[in-house]
Order: sequence, then C-alpha cells, then structure tokens
Amino acid sequence: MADYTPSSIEPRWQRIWSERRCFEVPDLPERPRFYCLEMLPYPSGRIHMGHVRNYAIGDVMARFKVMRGFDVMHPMGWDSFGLPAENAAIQRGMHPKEWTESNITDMRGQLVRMGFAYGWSRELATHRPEYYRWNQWFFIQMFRRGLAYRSLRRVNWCPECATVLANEQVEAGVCWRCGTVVTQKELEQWFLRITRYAQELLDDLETMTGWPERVVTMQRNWIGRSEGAFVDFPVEGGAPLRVFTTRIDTIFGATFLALSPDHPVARDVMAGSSQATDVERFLQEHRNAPVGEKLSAEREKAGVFSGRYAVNPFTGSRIPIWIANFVLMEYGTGAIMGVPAHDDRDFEFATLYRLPIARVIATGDGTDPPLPFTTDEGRTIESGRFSGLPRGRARQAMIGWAEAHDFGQGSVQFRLKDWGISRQRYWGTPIPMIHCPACGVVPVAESDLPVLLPEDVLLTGKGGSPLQTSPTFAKVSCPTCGVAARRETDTMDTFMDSSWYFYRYLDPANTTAPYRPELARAWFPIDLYIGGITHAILHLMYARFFSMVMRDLGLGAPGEPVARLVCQGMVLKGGAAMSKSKGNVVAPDDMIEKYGADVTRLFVLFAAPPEKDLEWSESGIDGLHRFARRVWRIVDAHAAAVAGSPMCARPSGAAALELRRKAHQTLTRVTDDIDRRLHLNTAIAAVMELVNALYAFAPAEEGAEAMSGRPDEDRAVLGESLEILAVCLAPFAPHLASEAWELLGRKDLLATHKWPEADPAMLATATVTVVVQVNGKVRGRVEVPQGADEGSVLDAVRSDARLRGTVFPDGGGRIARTVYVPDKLLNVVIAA
RNA sequence: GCGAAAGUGGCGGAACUGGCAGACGCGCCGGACUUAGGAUCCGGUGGGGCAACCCAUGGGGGUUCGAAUCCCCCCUUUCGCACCA
Repeated sequence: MADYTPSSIEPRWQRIWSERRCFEVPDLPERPRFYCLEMLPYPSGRIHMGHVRNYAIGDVMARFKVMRGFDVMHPMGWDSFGLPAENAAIQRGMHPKEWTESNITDMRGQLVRMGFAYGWSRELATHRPEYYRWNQWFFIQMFRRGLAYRSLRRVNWCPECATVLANEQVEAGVCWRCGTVVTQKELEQWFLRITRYAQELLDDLETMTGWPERVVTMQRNWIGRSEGAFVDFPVEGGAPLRVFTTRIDTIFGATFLALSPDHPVARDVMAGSSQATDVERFLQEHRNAPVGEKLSAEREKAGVFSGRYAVNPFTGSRIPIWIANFVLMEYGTGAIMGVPAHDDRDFEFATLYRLPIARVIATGDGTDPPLPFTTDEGRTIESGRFSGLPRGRARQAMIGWAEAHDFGQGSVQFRLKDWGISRQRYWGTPIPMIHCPACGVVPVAESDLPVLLPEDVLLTGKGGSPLQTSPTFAKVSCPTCGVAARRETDTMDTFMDSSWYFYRYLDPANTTAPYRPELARAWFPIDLYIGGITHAILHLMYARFFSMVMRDLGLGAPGEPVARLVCQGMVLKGGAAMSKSKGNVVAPDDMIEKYGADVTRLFVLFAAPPEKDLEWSESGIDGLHRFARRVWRIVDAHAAAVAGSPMCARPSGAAALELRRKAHQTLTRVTDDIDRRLHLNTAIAAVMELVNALYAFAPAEEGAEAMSGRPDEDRAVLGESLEILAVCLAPFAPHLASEAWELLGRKDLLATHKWPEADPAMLATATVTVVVQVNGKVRGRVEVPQGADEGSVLDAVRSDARLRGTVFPDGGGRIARTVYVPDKLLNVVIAA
C-alpha cells in the first residue's frame, strides 16, 4: 500500500491541467457562462493565508461550475502599482518595476502550487503600459464629458520631507518617516465627478439582493443622502450667507449662525470688527491643529464671535455670526444655522458660550421633553404663520415660502464627495494631461497614448512629484497649438487600476480598445465576486461608478458589474489578524511543504464558513490531514478490486443499499451546499460522512482480498461510491481527487468530467422516522412507511408498548388535538 | 453617539422554510493491533440523576401545539461610520 504523498501527486496534476488548458475559456462563451472573480492581489512578495482562503473559496466555485458544464471565466492578475514598490525602491535601491515583476513571478508560482484553476492566458498586471494606457484613455473620456476636473484640495503635508503624505502615512498626526507634525496644504488636484452618479449608486442598492446586507448598508451610509434646503441669511454690511439645513422647520429657533473656520469668508466676515484679533488667533490655532484631531467627534467644541450679525429671514431678528470648529467645510455650504433647542451640537455650543435657546417644537400634550429635543415628533410652536404644523408639513411650507421669496430652495445633499485621484507619487499611471500656457489644460492626443512612466527619475521620498525629477518627461509641446508646454507630473490613485480590471480580463491583448463591448455583454455581470470586507466601500463604490461611466460610453457594461458578492472573513491567529509586526504569520508555502496544497485548502474551507473569521489552528489542520490520508487509503485499498465492476442500481444487500444511498445523498448535499448555499464547510463535512460510511462498509485494512470474497454488487456499489467520493472532493482537494479518479481506472480528466446527477431513487427511503411529541416534548420515535398518514402513525404509537402509556395516559380520552407534519413529527397535545 | 452583524458543548462549528439541539472535525476517555505509538482502526463524549426522567442555544419576557430560529427589553463582542447640520 503506497503512502499519501502530496509532494509527488500535486505538481503532476498541476502540470496536466496547464498542458491541457483545462481552465482556459474562449473569448465568447459557447456554453452557459459563469464569471467567477476574486479580488486581485497586490504583489507584495508572498501570498498569505488571507489570499489562500479568498482564492480557495473562488476555486471551489470555479471548478464546480466547470464540472457542471459552464464556460467559466476565472482569471487572475496583479494590482501592481502602489506605494510599497516605491518604498522598496527607496530602501533597497531597486527599481519598482524590477521589484514588482520579481514578486509577481514568485507569487504566481505560489498560486500554481495551491492548485488554483485560473485561466492564466488572461493574466494582467496593472503596472504594464498595455494596461495603464486604458486608465489614461478612460481619464480622457471622462475629461471630455466633464467627469474629470481640477480643483484645490487640502492634502497632508510633511514640512520636513517637503512631500505629500497619503492618509496611511500619517500616524497619530506625525509623518511616518521623520516624525514631524503633519500640516495641511492646498494643491490643485484632479477629481472624478462620482457625485454625478450619487443618486443612481444609491438607488441601485435597493435591487442588489446578491450583496451582503452590511455592505449595502455601509455604501448607503457612505453616499449619505439627505433632503433639506439652502437658506440665505442677509448679513449686516456684507454679502448674504448661505446655510444648508435638513431641519428648516426649526428655523424660528435659530439663535446664531456658525461658519467653518475653513469657510472662504470666515476672515472677511470679521474684517474691521472689534473681534478681528480674536478671530485671527482662532483661525491660526485651527490651522495648526494636527490633522487627526481635527475630524474627531470627541474634540471639544470651540468657537469665536465674529463681531458681525445676520438676519433670520423668517423672523427678521438679528443673530450673531460665530466661527465654530465643529462646522465642516466639506459638507453642505460650510455654514449652519444654530438651533440649540433642537440639535445636540448646537445645544452644547450655545451652553458653552451662553447663547440664547428658543424652543420651537412641542409635543402639544403639556409634557414637553427637556431640551435639546431632537427627535422627529411634535409640531411647530412660536413659528409665526407656520405654527402648529407637524414637522413634515412645516418643512414643505417653509421651503415653499423661502423659494417664493427668493432666499432659499429645497435641496438634496450627499455625503459622498468627488474622488480625488491625483497622487504625487512615482509608481502609478501618469495622468495624460498637458498644461499649455496658451490653451490651458489639454489632454494628450489619444494616438500618443500611453504616456509612459519615465525611467530616469530620482526616488528619495522627499520633495514633490517624482516625475518632476525626470529631465525629459515634463517637457512637451502643446498638442493643440504646438508651443512649449508642461506635462502633468502627478499619477493616478491606484484605485483607478482596480476599478475596471475585470473587464480587461475579457480581452487582455486588445491594443485598439480596452476590450470589445460584445464580450462585456456576453460575460457580465460577474456571477460571483469574492474578496475582503475591507473593500466594502471604496473599491466596490469606484468599481460601480466606473461601470456606469463605461455603460454611458457605449462599452457594453451593465450599470452594476457584480451580481453576487461574498466577503470572506479574516484569517486570525491568537485572535489577531496575521501580520509581520505581530509575528503570527503562517506561510502558505510552509503548509504546502508540510501537508500539501489539498490539505491546506481543505482546512481553510472546513474550519469556518466563508463569511466568518477563521482562527488558525495547528491541530485543526492535522484533522484534515488525517481525512486526506483516509481518503487515500480507502481508494488505494479497493481500487484494484472494484475496477471494471458494472453499475448496480438496486443492490439486494442491505449494507450495499445503505452505502449507495449515502453516496447519492452526499452528492446531493455537496451539490446544494456549493451551488445554492455556498456553505463549503458543511459540504466537506458531508464528504467526511461518506468516507466514514465507506470504512464501515469496506475497511481499508482488509484490502482487496476481503472484497474479492464479497458479492459482485458489493464491489459495484463500492466502486460507484468511491467515484462519487472523488467527484465530491474534486472542487476542494483537486489533486487528491484526480489521483483517486485515475486509480479507479478512469481515463478522462476529473477536472473537466461532468458532475453527475444523483439517482432520485436513492434519495427517498422506504420508511421514515417520525418524532412523537407530547405537548411539544420528545417522547419517542416510530418507523412508518414514507408518506404515511396521521392515522397510521397513531396506530404505530399504540402498538409501541413504551409510547402507548406516555401518549395515551387514559386510553386517549384527554387528547385535545394533534399536530402532524408528514414524515417528520407528530405532536399530541393533552389537556391539563 | 449612530448603524450593522454575531452570541450554541472544553474548542471550531452544524441545525436550509418555526418541527429530533450539538452533524462534521479538534480535544479528551476507553478498547483493539502492537516491542512501542505522537501511526491506524473501533467505541464513548452537553450537564444532572446514572433508571423512567429532568435541565440546557448570553439574560429576562412574549407569540406558538412546538422557538437556537419570530417579536420586545437588557447584556456582551466584533466591524463600519464618526460633529454630515
């Protein structure tokens, strides 16, 4: 008997799958299609257990659908632009491209060794010009449609390194590299107008039933739609101030206005007033506050009186204008009306600075709750002609009044902001724009794409955009008028790269278009997309946005690219995410060496359902190793004895019939668990049960000799059951399953073998066990023919000596009623 | 603070539509085979009485013939957002 040696089995099958191109699909599907996608990795150097889990889940689905006869698009690629490559370059003097390409080679090898069924001919890497030229092309299309524009934006700035910092590079308010306190600076940046699609992005969420509820909720909150109104407050001796409010029904209680310290008129409002020096000091302090602190809700409220007054357009009363640190410039208009009686924040602020508090909402039952009263109940009071209205009616009436008198209008605001894509980084897609002194900002001619990332740059981690250090890159002549002009030296946010890559897989070699639209029409939407919950908001929002834009560009994209989304949980060790800094990393390569790829796959799939976090456990993986060896031994022991046995659909022996039932029931369970429920852990549990049943029927230790003395039908059923075992295992442990298939004498490839249908006759049993309850408590069980009616079950209960006394205490006189669920349960209710 | 998800044996988890709680695996206990076992196989394993029975799915209430599952309140944990006017 040979040992189970994954180190010799696995590479052989990997070679066969690759040589026979088992997982390559035609550009246009010829059979029913299934697009199975996993989030592409950043090529950091090594795959980790999180990747293994993510890709193992996708691989089960892809392999299963291949066997079910689908044309399965199951591609893999590399999200290969990004900061780590640049840092590696700075630290080790290696070019980012060299570092990235070498990592890709290593990681591809690791994925192959895991036995994942990718169509590698479609592999892409986003740092390659043949890919990123289409980022540039999309950018230009968006620019032409007004979807890309320039604007000032505050960025994190390290004065020591003289460089822009990404949010991740700001640690507790200081520069990650040199520890200097990070300040803010305004720079001209490129933006994509995702807000144009805000309403559609929100509306579609209602229909996205294939997405996890929590992701839908997160996206809805992120879009953050609120209905309200703009109101202009006249300012004494100045231009009116516009505020946004969702609570215009409380406007009669507005006792102050508050401006964000970042509001463009904050400085002007107080010019010449007696408060000028106080305001100046306040603004100065605000500007110097560390970035992290500035946005925190726990921050103490603070403000300063501007010295000016505005007029409430509804009441005509004079109210002070304050500048307050809790007012955000980024939302609404950067100015608010303060209604302390009906807003927690305004209340806190008014209390702090002793501003008046005026109740204008009452419940009308004489038991008005204490202020601030912020719920949506009640009616207006002290609100002039609008008094006595329910909140909703008051809002309508007041907006109408403001519109009629031309000092306000109803409006919808979104929390979602336009997407700033400029990065002052090297390792990204160059933004294909040219700054011409005569024509302004113009796009590079499409025939000149791609704008190649220059090689002759200095990477120091200091200073502005690295592309500026190239002696040749920025010098260009204007594509419109020909005069000397300057090339844009910023690069794109790498989220651009990952927003549409799943379309490029369809047509990765296309040199004249990002892809052929008819291919998108044939393959989209993606049937199953699997990835980490960390991308629930940004990546998936951008991907949806891009898909809408691509649809509107006539590229055959559906508005929503992903039909079903699965977010797998994290892989933990010792209760914490595996990370280098914690030193709790388990390397997939070590696991392959120790247990093999199949066992590693089985473990990550068995230990927890896909959506839950998975706690790594060494003894847990031992259990799966044992299981794999059990499978191996039972196949190895009986393969010779069962080879060539004809099928036996209706064995006469009880044990053989029982085994055949078990095999076909397992097939049904596994099929349903994978296809409908995506409960991969219970699918594996079902296969384990089948293996246990096989051992009970024909222990491996007795081997071929014992089987040779058994009836033909035993050998036939054993052979069939072993084949079903191989089939059921094929998506999870494909190498072991393929090897078993071959041992059993099958000449075709299991990976592309047709997934069988269970024999319906084996799914039903002649008799069923019906649970007998008294008043809902289990009192026993009876065996009855399947489909038996209530009377027969009661007869069975009466003929059971033990049950009779419990169920019919005085011959049945006190039975109030019975509840019968056919083939399942009989509940006898006995009156007290 | 707001929002979402989850809470089941010693552990990971199962129980699909309200119908036998604890599938499957780990661990543990016992047995077989053995010079030996950290290999393998077989059996046992929620708790209490050790028998018929009783108790048990974070806690408390409710709906129901029947609740891990549905409803209400509370507790705990995790995640997301965090002054969004």
